[in-house]
Amino acid sequence: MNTAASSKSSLSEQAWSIIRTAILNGALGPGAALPFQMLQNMCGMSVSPVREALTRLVDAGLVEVEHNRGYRVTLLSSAELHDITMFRIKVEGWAIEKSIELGDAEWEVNIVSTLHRLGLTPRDTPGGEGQFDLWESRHLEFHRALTAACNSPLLLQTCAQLYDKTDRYRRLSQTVENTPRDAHAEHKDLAKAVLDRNAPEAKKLLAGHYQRTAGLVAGYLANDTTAPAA
Amino acid sequence: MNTAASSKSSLSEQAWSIIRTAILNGALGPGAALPFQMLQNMCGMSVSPVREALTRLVDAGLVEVEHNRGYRVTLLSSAELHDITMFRIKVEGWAIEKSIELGDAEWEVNIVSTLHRLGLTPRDTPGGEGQFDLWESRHLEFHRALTAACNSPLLLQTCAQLYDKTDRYRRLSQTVENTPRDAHAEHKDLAKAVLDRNAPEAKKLLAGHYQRTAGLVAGYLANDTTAPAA
DNA sequence: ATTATTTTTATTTTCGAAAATTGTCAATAT
DNA sequence: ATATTGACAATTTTCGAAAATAAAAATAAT
Repeated sequence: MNTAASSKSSLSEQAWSIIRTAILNGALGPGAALPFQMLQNMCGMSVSPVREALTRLVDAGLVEVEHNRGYRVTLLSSAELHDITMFRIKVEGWAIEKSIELGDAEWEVNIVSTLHRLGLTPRDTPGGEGQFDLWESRHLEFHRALTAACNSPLLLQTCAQLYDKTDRYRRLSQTVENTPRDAHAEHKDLAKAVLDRNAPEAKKLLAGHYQRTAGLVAGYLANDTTAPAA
Repeated sequence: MNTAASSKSSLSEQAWSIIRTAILNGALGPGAALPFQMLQNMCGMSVSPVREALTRLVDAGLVEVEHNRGYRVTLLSSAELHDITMFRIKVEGWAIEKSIELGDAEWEVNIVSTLHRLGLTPRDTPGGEGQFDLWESRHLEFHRALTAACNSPLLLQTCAQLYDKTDRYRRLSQTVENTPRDAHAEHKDLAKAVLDRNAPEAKKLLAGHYQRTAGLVAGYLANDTTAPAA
């Protein structure tokens, strides 16, 4: 028998989740070194599953490795943010376009309901810690709903990866945002354009939505890279 | 990338290269089981580096894993081929468009030279074994040259991944092709459109180029999945 | 004879330690 | 004082075996 709590996933899966979460919520900041001893303590397991988790995080772009010289959390840069944003506008735009073309009634319903649920979830203020995580997951659900009908595993997978890659930047934007723009209004407009099956308008709104966020954060990111932490 | 095992790389890098090559050239066919004992013999090393290599191949989509039930080579399907082709036309088309916008003289020179070198390399007939690998690497160089000036690491990385994912289908097309179309003429036309800075024409030719190949191979792939081999 | 249950075998996953590599720091030489 | 060398320490990478899990075979039961 196993120690309860965990479902039935492998240790490397757990390690992946633990380390990834720590990177995304900033406990392991950009540039932070990731020595094995520390990660093994953190995950409560041996070196093998930790290594496997790191390998996957490298593929996802959250971690970098230099052979025989260890792993470290990937830096953030305004250059990368711009690159990702540009690509994301295109890819997610394609996915939404195809979804508009192929989506059925159930797809529409799911957009409406995920949007509504997102609207009920404040992005910050109360609860402190886990609040943003909750908003994040509902935000993700909404964006997934928009593209869900595109009928392309590859497009969906790429969107998911890009969403992951922008997570840390999105959290920065929350911290930074001095001009409290009405993000939910943007989401509502976007959903409306999609439900109206107006692809060009939807793509335009999506682009604006992302570029606005990117612009805000880019200013905070100074030139190219953030300073290491921890 | 590296076909042969290079001098000072890690064992897991070698394992990755060995297994990946075996999958691409068909020694490990679609659906083939990948037990560790076999892979360890094949690579001449212990379990750890093999595991790491497999993890990376799973991320690349060449291998699939079922927890506690082993790894196997991903199947080919006409559905996946169509999905990849659609996405590739969009992504690579966009990369070419941006390259046309930003490319300088050196970029042009590189297109001309890689095209010429590709033209000198027969795709099959002589030499047998390694011949197609040589053509493959030059073909890759040519396509890389077209998109090289797009100034987006993410786009280039995605193009590279998609090229990798289509490798096995491309080899099938070589085997299958009963109508010996003039592939090199298509490459020349594409290069001309790019050098003329005619983005719409280039994208049109690219789309036709890929769709033709996909159509040919899709017919051979029957319905959805190929039978396992070896 | 067929289904269920236990035992055996084969494979994957994880561990803990050995081997290999890199980084540190003092001692010596220039 | 600066640079070079060599031992030592810290860390990564790899190994080989133990633990855990799934598949197969054999035995028992209906």
